[in-house]
Amino acid sequence: MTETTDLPRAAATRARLLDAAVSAFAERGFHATTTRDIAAAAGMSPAALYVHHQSKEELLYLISRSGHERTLALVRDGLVGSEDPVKQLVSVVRRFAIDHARGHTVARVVNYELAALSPEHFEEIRQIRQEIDHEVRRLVESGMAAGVFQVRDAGMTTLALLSLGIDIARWYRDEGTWTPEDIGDHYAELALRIVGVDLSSL
Amino acid sequence: MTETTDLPRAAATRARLLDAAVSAFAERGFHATTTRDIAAAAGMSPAALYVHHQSKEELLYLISRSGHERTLALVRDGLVGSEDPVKQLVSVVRRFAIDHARGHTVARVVNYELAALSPEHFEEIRQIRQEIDHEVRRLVESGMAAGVFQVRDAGMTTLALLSLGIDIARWYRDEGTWTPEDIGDHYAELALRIVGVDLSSL
DNA sequence: AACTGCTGACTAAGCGCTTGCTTACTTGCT
DNA sequence: AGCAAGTAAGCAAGCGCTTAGTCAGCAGTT
Repeated sequence: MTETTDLPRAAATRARLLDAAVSAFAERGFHATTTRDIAAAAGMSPAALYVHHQSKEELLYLISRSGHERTLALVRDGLVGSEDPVKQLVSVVRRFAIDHARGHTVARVVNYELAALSPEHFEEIRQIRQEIDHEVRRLVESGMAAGVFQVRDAGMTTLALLSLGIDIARWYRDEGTWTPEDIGDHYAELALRIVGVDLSSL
Repeated sequence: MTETTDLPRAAATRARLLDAAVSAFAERGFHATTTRDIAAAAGMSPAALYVHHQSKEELLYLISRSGHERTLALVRDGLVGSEDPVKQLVSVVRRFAIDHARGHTVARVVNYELAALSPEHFEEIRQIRQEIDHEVRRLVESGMAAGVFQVRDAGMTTLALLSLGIDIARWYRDEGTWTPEDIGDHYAELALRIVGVDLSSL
């Protein structure tokens, strides 16, 4: 029995198909991408896609799930390094921005193709998004409670912080002058301004 | 000859088709929308669409063009009320945010379906977007020159301001608790923080 | 070392359906 | 009577996905 161990060859092919799907979905969108496009980009016949995946939508779901789980983990990683809300905010926003710039292809699929998921898959993804929102909201509220963030509305501020980060996936181009790290640093400063931290005190 | 005067009936039908297209494109995306969807939503047969428009893509182009022109005009209107960069920024961001919230359906099509335009149409739209960017950039630079905006990078700040406004189209829901005006006020304040205006001085 | 039977990876061909759009025609207002 | 507005029917192309099969590699027998 070789069921349990993922055979290297099959795993590699699955990964190639997923990579091809990410590129195609990011560039043209889910509905404008054909299964023939994906298979051709992976160097295979259209039928091969169905050897490794149940449907075109399953590809989107797998991409979307791993992308969202990655972002959630990245946000949580940014929180554990310190107890100081200011440092946490800088760390979270910086990571979030860098990841959305460097991985803008995946991030585009993750954030702009949600409507193409099946209702069941969408619901699962929606919950991960909610957890991400929740982590950032808690951070904002802890900074407010500690008196270091001067914020009028925690919900609106949380939304604005996430919104800025997500929208990087829309506008970022590899040919641009800013590196993902430049953007991360800049956005961390913007975040501090947004939450009303006095920058001269740093 | 009745060529010059747009006959009321035809004009009304054209508008109904455009409205139906906006709703459908915003909800499902351009490629997931069929001409039958649009025609049915406008209460007509599929063929009627082609009495009034050349193609499905033409509908997207007309929506995109008028939407972009509207946004450009709105930004320019926000600039003429005052010579003070602070007041101009508040006015521009407030209008921009309110319009993207209230008109989130159009704004979604305008900002997220650009890839579905023909190359020629895309180029035309891209130029309008560039003009919008340019107006905001000039505003940021004028505030820097006047010494009232404390900004490290004019380009990044311009991008962040526009980014926040555009992303409203993605997350705004009619069922939410905030009105477009609430969002406009909040975003105007966020904009002032982003450009480093001391809020206690207002 | 040769043979046999089996399995997982992959494909050629194509099915049933939907798509954007057209054609030939009818309707109803002026 | 004439013409713009609108439709029923359908065409060619392309879609997601399936079917039936090929083929390389490998374990077990001889």
